[in-house]
Amino acid sequence: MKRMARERVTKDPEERRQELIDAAERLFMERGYEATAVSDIVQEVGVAQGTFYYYFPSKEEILEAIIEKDMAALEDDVRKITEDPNLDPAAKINAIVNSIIGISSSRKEIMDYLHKESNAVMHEKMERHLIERLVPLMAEVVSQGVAEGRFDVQHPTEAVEFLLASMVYFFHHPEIFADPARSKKMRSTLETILGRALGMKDYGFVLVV
Amino acid sequence: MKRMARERVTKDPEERRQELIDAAERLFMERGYEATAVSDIVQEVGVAQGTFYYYFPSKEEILEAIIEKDMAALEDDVRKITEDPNLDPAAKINAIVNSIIGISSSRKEIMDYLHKESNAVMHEKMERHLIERLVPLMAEVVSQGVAEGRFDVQHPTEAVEFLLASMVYFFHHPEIFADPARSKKMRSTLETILGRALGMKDYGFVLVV
Amino acid sequence: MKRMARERVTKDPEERRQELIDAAERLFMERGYEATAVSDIVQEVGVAQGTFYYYFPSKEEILEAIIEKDMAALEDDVRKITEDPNLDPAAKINAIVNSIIGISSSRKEIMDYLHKESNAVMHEKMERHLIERLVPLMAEVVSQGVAEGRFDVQHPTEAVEFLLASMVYFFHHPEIFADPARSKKMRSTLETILGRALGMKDYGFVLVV
Amino acid sequence: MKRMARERVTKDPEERRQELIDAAERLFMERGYEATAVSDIVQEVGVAQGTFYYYFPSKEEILEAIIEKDMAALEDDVRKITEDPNLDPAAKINAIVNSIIGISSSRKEIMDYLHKESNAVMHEKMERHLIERLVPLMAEVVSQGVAEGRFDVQHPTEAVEFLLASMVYFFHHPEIFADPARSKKMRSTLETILGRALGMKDYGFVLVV
DNA sequence: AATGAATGAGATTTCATTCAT
DNA sequence: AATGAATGAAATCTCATTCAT
Repeated sequence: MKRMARERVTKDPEERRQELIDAAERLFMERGYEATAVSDIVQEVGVAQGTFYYYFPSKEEILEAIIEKDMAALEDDVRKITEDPNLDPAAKINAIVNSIIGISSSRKEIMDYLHKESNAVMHEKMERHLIERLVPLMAEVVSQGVAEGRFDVQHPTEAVEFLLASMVYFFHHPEIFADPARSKKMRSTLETILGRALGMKDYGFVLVV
Repeated sequence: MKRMARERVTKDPEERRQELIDAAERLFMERGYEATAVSDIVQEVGVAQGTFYYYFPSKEEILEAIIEKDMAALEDDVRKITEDPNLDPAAKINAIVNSIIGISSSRKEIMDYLHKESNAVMHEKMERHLIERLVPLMAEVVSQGVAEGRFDVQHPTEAVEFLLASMVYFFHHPEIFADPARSKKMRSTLETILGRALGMKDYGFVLVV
Repeated sequence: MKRMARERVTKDPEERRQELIDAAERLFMERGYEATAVSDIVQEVGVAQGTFYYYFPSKEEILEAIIEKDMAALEDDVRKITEDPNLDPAAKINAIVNSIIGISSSRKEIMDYLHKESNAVMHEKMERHLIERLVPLMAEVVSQGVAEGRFDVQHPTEAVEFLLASMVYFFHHPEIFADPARSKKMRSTLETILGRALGMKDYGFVLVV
Repeated sequence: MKRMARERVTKDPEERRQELIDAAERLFMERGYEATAVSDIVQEVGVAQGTFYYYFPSKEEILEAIIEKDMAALEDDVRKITEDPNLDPAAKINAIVNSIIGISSSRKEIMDYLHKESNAVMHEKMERHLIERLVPLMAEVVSQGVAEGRFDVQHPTEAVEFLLASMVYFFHHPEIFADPARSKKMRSTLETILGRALGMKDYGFVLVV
């Protein structure tokens, strides 16, 4: 009956949408997907509950949007690398792996400051998307490498899938980056395994963790 | 203040506890952890709601119990293998990997009949426990292999961690086993990667998927 | 995930809040705090369970709100009396005591129609709040009376505290007012004790029970 | 089916009963009546859940038993005082008040070490019983005092009721005794009020707080 | 006299979602 | 484009009490 809207701020829809996505991403990472309520998100942005549903049909949908955004950015980076004519297949794989690890380690700061207890739902979704989108791209690079005699791999798609699975492990365990000694061993091990798995004689991968 | 009981069946506590764990495990796999209510579990077993809480202080605690049980069984298998004097390190690793894959594929049947959308929370918990418990055991075997000149690995613990991470992938994706062609390629790829990652000249791993 | 609403009535939040407080207060008095379920309250008001929690974070919080409301009203009455320039200290104390007794006796009707067994939790909370808020006000009046030579009291705060403690007794025992003979004796006794306790030569208190 | 009783210890019923009462009293005071579960009590004593119900028909009943025990002891003390031929009425009242305050202050130690948040239900019950049992005894003493010209009171029963109500206040607020300064003022105030309320010319009460 | 597994009603609370304005 | 009060299903958990042994 009384309907006093508290100073209604209208914004460019795309901007509002981004605000919501950004707030949600931050909260999901800090507290986890399940532990974050829609009401937390709107409060953060300073809009009404209904506004959320004006932009997203459901809470799950904004998670998809977040992941879509992140994965699109990653895929973009990766695609640029695969299409770079100045890089040979090995250098491409090297660069791609560095990109992926980069995301993971950047996650660390925000991730472990609260609830390291994790975020199973978000992780799972990210993993799925990441693998779905990157496997074809990387498999193509590996195939090139095989054709050029640089790699020795029978099933590029499956090989890449395994390697990515290992890498996803970093996503789940950003705490690894907190311990420099451990971090260093992991990097060196990954460099070796990568080279060996791709069947290179001289595995000169250089990772930047 | 209470009404009247409806044919009260008393059992050996250990048996009751098992019934509850078994029912919960089945339901968690079919519908997922979140989607399963405690009321579903007790209905399945045919006891009162309170009985559940007589045995477990919370829903999360029964999940821990399930995982504990499964992981203890797996660790047991693995330990038997590691202690088998008739097996050389390579054979041990081979057998262990087969054990792990075995669990995963057995999971398939029950897992994908509903909600392939899965069970992030349970997976995450399993992965963590599995890696925590198996890494030391396997690292020991790898170290032996290195000492015997069979393997060539700098950081056994980290190498094993990566390999297990790949394997965990099977846990998360039991649907892989549904497609025989894919299944075969995966197996063959894993055999190769495993051998190469451990630095064997002759990687003669034989996996049974 | 939700079903469908059944004629949604929107009201001014302040009004809704009051409806809830009023219903809760009535029920708490009739059945007691513990014996009243949140579901009883919302049913009474005709809103959904969730609506309650939209206004109050917990059942305990609405009890606080009720007491806060009642005590604020009482304090208000008392403050008006203490600030009345036409009354001398004795008249002020007299009026205040009448106010307090007034609340108690009004409580009788609603209180004893069910469960005279009472409402310990609510009583305790009320007592605490009542004493906390009224002691300073009344002590001030007593101090004035002492200064004016009207009262003879060494420790006004403590004296007032004891007198209020006696009065609180009425809160706990509204059944006293049911028996006129008893009621009369109590009144007359209180009038005497009050005058004597404050050290008045001529204790002319007149209470209206 | 399996029924392994864990070393069944049989005791004299009266002793068992006392153990239960003592454990319950301690727990009720430490945590409050509501916050103490029957399972806490039996655990404390080291008997089975069912044993509790062998001795007491309900949780409320053991509370009654506790209060009964405490009040009987108090009544006993008080009765001894009232029947003491060496004491005059004023000395009797003085001694009785000291008894009551003694219980309250002894309560302090156990009471405020945890949850000062109090114990409304228990307090209420105690208050009721205490007043019911002591009013007649004390009213008799006051009447004697009046007959002997020592006191000047119109309605002994009601006067005593008021005084007891004040005293009960100590039961509810054992924290008073924690602050010596406050404690002293309260005592002195009570001594004065007591004398005045009973209409003594020379109110020489001496309380021991 | 004692056990302890089993009961089950019921209470509080959460929160994604809706919808009238 | 935005609001925010209202929804209500459902979930977890508590605990006094019972009863077969």
